[in-house]
Amino acid sequence: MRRTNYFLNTIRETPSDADNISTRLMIKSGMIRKLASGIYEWLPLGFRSLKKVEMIVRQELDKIGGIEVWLPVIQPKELWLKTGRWNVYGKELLRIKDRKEQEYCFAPTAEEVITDLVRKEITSYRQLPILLYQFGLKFRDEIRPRFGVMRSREFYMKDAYSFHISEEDCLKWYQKLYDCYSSIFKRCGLNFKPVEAATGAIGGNYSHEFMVLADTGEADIAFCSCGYAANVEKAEIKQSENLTDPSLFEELRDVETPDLYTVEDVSKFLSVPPDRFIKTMFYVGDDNKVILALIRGDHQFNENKIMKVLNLSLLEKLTEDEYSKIIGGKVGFAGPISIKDIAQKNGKKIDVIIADFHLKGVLNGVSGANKDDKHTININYPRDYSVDIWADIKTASEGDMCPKCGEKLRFAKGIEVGQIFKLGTKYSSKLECYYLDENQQKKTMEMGCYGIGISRTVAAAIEQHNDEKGIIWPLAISPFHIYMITIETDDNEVMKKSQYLYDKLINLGIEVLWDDRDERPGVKFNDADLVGFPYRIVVSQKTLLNGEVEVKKRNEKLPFRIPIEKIDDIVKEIKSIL
RNA sequence: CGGGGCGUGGCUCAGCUGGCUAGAGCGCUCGGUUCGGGACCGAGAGGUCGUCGGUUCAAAUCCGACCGCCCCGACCA
Repeated sequence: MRRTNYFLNTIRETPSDADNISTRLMIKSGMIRKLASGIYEWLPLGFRSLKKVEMIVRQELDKIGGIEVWLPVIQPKELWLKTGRWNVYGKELLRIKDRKEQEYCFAPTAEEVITDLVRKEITSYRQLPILLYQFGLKFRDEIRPRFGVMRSREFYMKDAYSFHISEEDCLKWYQKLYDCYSSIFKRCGLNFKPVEAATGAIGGNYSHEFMVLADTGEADIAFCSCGYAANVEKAEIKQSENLTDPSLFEELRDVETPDLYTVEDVSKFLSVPPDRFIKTMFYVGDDNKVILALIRGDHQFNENKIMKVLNLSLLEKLTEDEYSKIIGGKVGFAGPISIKDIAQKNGKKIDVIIADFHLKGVLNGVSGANKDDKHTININYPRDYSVDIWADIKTASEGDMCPKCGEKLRFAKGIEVGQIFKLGTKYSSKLECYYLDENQQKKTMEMGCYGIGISRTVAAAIEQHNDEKGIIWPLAISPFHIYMITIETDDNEVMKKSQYLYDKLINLGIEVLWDDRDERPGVKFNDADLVGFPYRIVVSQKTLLNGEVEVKKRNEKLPFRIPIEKIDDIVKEIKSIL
């Protein structure tokens, strides 16, 4: 493509609202423009990259037997009511009405539609397993969109769903998808890591996220040299705390802490470090069970872990109102001592007290006194309070030990570009997605679902591959392979040679953007660096003196020259990488 | 949803204690000189100053409402 005939505007000034590297570069290099909050236009350069990622994903899925379909983005309320998600999904689900006042939603995902389709079309074990996938727009009305197309409201996604006669078969395919995803991101030229992911409300142990490693990522990953890697939302911790020595226990005492209830404030006020605090949190789980969770003051609750330990599908913070009623006082002063009795006295019930195992190592701890504006000091287990369940319920952080090998966990930031999930029968049972087995028995299908954020993958690649001048594309997903610059566009000979070279490359199947503009060389060089194609070729009077052209790789410092007829070597090199 | 900020040519922004024809840089068009790392000179095109209402002799400027955009927060007592 000749630049003079193409639609590409690079811009010098950075838009004021671009909040991360990839967004800045995508806007400056003319890949995307913002139309509204979390909604972007993809211009030719960006679109080419998007299509390349899409093609890689398609090829790899086809290899393992995936079959492509195309599903509606406007989906009827009815289906979402059946799975219960119309009410559960919240404001993220964009709801719309047609002229007849019928309600629909704009697809944030497609489990409902695909399961309904399979229910109607697939009825025999002979037709299973099947892996269906599609590419499509998704809309999730995020609270606060940010980071350009990495966390936009409208985005382009590949979603795949598999259906099976058994859990074993589903797991077999789960592994296939895992391997497939690894191939995909490898082909895209990304430095990534598959990590164990939290399964949240769906439960089960099988979900992995594929993380592109980048400091600007939103996700925190815990990993270990032994190979263990997990999202911190999920990461387990090796349990190691021993009980403290009772001979060191000091006398229990209440102290005044007027209007101070955060760990930070009380810690300062009493000059006791946060790691000697017992933080309390009330939750409500399934069947309105009241749960009191205890954790060390310097740690963070991990609700996923609590749900898993207690086998819950719901877990919410108790309302402040209920909290007050239970302890009969102000919010912020609850503590573990005799808390169940206090609740009972107030006509309430605490069903279970769950505590993080690190609390066993807290000597002479501090917590709320269950009295307004008072904290209790020198709290010790088991002398002063009881616990129903000890478990690992803290979010993994610096200093924690790997659950597999006991070494210290390390941490990194990542951008989640894909996730795979064993769903079980969550959707198939609610939507009555059954099949007949060889004994004429009606059975519920086992399902898996697998997503890749295509638009996010493009941004993640840039986030990971750039320098102060611009993007450094991995060849496989670069919009073009070569940025060709002609210096003296008013020199007929130079233009003729350039045209010759351009035609030759195009005929060999190489994608070339030819900068044939009447611009100063510096402008063209800077654009070449900014758009970041892997190869830059310069044709000029100087290079042609020896019948040569200049070649520079974007990821190398120095250019070199080759005879114009030797361009086939570059072509070969490109093809060998692709 | 709470707090803060912003809305002025395509982009980045100045002007805003009311006052003359609304500015700069970048980009764009035309002419000329330049030409291997974002040149220079000259001439242009392009704005109902987010929208609606109010105050005033006079509003981009003050007031109000609304709309839009951005940032922080909205689990961890």
